[in-house]
Amino acid sequence: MPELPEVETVKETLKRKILNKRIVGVNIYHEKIIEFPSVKEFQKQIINQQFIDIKRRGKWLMFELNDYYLLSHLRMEGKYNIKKLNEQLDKHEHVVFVLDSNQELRYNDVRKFGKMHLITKDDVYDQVPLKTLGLEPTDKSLTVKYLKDKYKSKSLPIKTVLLDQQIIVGIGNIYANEILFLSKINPLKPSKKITNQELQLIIDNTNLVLKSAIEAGGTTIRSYTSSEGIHGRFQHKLLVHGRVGQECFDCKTIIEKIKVNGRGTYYCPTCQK
DNA sequence: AGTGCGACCCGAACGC
DNA sequence: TGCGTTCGGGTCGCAC
Repeated sequence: MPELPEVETVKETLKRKILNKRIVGVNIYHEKIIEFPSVKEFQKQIINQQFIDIKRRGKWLMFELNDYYLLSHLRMEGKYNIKKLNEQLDKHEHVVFVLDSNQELRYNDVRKFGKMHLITKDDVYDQVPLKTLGLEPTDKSLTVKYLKDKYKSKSLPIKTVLLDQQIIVGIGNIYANEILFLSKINPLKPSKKITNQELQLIIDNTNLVLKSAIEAGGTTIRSYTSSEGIHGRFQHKLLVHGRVGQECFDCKTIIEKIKVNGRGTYYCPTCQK
């Protein structure tokens, strides 16, 4: 389940494989993946574009082409594979970019939730979907003051607000649980009541968790297994997510699971009062 | 404006 | 064994 750390890994992996290659064709088998522009325009505009670089903003992959950015959001299960030209199409391959190297870059997504946008380079940051995004966790502007200002009017649970990509990008459900556990904050605590000290903990632990996940994440993107949808070695480092009924590593209290905004939320009732 | 929640999607896990 | 139901994940859009 790609969150920011896995998007980062995909970016680095693909860079080594597709830079400087040219798109000579594109086949779209599930049109809803293409959000902007129309499928027809998308196909027309992307032909003959080369991959110049790959960047990331939040959970969005940014394929830099000659004239456009191809933005790609993997949502829960999107993946990219490089295959030989005309190799048998997998059931879940929905968009295929034919390259000038007799290879194909294929977007595979079991849930069909992923989205792509093709935006001219000049205004990529001024258009949806990037224009509404909040700060990267590593941004120096991510301060207690910034968060205080964003949170002060919100009575929503802190867990819910941590997932709001307009404030901080890159935090998904799993990491929100981990960040709050490390910060010893109850997931249901209203955002406006989070103290300055707690805000600093959230900032520090967001960076800690995401950095650690990036370091652990890389290699096992493909070994998709558990029902929790967790891949990568980071799953073995989870302190609270998915541990309902097991002892808290800190105080031995049994970890509880509740729903917050409809999402599975794990916490230690003793450590996170 | 802030909030709540269904829709999107489908494979795995669960209940019977 | 088989069948139906529930769950999960990120984001959007609609209703209040």
